[in-house]
Amino acid sequence: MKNFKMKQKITLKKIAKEFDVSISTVSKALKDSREISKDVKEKIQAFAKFYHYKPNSLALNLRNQKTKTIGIIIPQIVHHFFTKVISGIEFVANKNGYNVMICMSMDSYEKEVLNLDMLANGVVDGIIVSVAKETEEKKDYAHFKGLINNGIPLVLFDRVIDEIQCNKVLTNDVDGGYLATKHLINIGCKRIAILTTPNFVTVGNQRLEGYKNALKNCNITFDEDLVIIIDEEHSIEDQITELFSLENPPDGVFGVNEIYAAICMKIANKKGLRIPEDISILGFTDGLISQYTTPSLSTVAQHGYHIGQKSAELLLNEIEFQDADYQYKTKVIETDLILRESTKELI
Amino acid sequence: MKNFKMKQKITLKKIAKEFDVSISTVSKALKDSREISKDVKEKIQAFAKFYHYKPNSLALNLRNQKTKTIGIIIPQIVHHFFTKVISGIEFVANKNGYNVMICMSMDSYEKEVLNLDMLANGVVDGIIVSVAKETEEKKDYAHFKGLINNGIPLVLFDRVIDEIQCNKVLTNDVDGGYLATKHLINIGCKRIAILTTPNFVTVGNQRLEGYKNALKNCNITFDEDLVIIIDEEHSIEDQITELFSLENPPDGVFGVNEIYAAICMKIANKKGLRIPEDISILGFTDGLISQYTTPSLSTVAQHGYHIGQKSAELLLNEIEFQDADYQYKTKVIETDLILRESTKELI
DNA sequence: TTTTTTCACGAAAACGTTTTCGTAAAATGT
DNA sequence: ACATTTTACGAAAACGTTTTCGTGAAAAAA
Repeated sequence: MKNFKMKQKITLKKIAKEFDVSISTVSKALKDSREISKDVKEKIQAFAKFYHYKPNSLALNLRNQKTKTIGIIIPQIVHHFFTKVISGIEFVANKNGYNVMICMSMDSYEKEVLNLDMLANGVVDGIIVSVAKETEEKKDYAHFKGLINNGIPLVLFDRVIDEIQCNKVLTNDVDGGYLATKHLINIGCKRIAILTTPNFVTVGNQRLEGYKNALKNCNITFDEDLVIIIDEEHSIEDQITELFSLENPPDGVFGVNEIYAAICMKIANKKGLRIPEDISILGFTDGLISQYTTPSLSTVAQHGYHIGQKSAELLLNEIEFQDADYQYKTKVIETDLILRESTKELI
Repeated sequence: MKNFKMKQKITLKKIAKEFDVSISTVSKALKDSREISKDVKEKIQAFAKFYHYKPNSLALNLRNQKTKTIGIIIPQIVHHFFTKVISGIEFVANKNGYNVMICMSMDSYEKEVLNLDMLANGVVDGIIVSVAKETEEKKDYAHFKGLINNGIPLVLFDRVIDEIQCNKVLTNDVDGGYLATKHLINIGCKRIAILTTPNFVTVGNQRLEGYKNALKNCNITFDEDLVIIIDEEHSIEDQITELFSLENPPDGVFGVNEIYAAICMKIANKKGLRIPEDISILGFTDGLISQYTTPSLSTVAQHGYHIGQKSAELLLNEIEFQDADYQYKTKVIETDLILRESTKELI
């Protein structure tokens, strides 16, 4: 049963009444102001300590016009990469006395707008976002522009928008795609397929670009048949399976994310192909899956934690430097190749 | 460069000045109060709409003494189960006009206390937490008791504390452990090992209890050698590997989480054992890993999303029913067996 | 015409804090 | 003894909102 005789929150007013002084005196006493005499300070401080007085956050927020909180909007929380980013943000935020409020857009434009409006309305001092797929598709960025016009610090990460002027932190996806493809070439793959996202997803697009660059760089002709654009509305398995019914099937596959690569591996396994002897597979994002598949997946590490840290640093910087000639920065985080068992050894 | 000529936030006061009326009139006009004449209301509403007036959240929070926000404290966000729970909480919260503030305790007692204090200080209307390992180990629950004494609604989920009087949502871990073990027995396993956590982790402990119950129930003698208590400070691989050097090695393994099961599978694979012909492996928590291992992992599904939903429902109920004789509830969420490829077929 | 009711609005308190400014009284200086 | 400074505190504004209560004028009822 609920304890209905709970002790009421202690406030300055109550302490003031207790000692028959004014609220201002209490406030100053607790701040150890030397405007207040020693004995008054001492008894007020002792009393406050005894009753665990803590200034009410809501009142402070209103007074200071800031909340010491930063908002995050991510498409999905059920993604290893995003949880890593959040961890990085949290770490930096906490270190600087900030808290974190997380919202999910569920990749929906509408929810993104709603969340942004809510956060912008005084709830947080600044916002970090990775934009929803639907927003990328619609190309409607008015809500972000409004935010910036209102002077609310914004950092975009991973899925960023070129035309929005703000701080950005992004993965070098082109380079990552290049790195991955180049490695497959180096270990001797001749026909390299790519499993990628629809082209409005910027990160997938850029990894594809890196893939193309690597092919060109090595004088391998680009083959449209080897590019599978996954439509997540339908069975991913079926779409990937088509690769293997090609008359000239691939001997290397680059999946622009962990899931595609993992699914591809399961299919290859089922087809009786040996990995990596018959086919090498490389993923993107060093998530949990990659480590535990058999064979374990080679992948391009994206350093989500670092991206989170950097995003938070940029944001806090902007928040605390309310300077007229503040310069926006774009920080590019490089990727790294993590080689495991799903790719052949480099000879 | 930062736009220093940003439009200032529009407030009631500014609108009042614009039309030379009082703040109260504006407030009422915007609420469409019939105390205000039609034409005054219309022009004020039009003006407010044009300038996108939105009541300042901070002011509302202070006035209403509530924030329409619920706090979550989880040990780690980089866990599929917790992200599922969060998604479930978010869904219910949003549906009811609440927002969500997420904190991580990193399984540290100190961070948990810090986070709790922060959230309790007016920042949120209620709190949902899964307690940190370190807190479970220390058995120091004063911070939770303090919270309840202050009348702040609290819901514990998954890792709950018996002696704390509050709403609780938990997985039927004993039953889950029983289910898993019983299934291994049913498919013919004779020597079933369990990979579990140190005993202060309540959920691991309970899954172990279910394991023991199943053995007893089937008249299989409990063998201490088949219980591996994983110490995560050291190599998990090494500890699991010991199982296979037993003179009488297991033909079935139950891992109390996905990771242990997945690692066990990799080791068994490496030892040349066929899965599930030579050894069946069963995990706990239906995370991402289980689906993508080869063979895919049979597992006990924990329904994190549902746990999240239920937790949020209980919390919102308590928040909005500030009733003297409120009755705390404990909701037990049942588990389900998900059979994939890592366990033999039932004959 | 007088009384009562309705209308349309404003003043002020409340939420809890911080901070600027004002001012009696005490202490110091001349 | 008088002027000045310091001490130690209180009043009030500010943050932005909602809501209760009061009130003068107009409208309706008597």
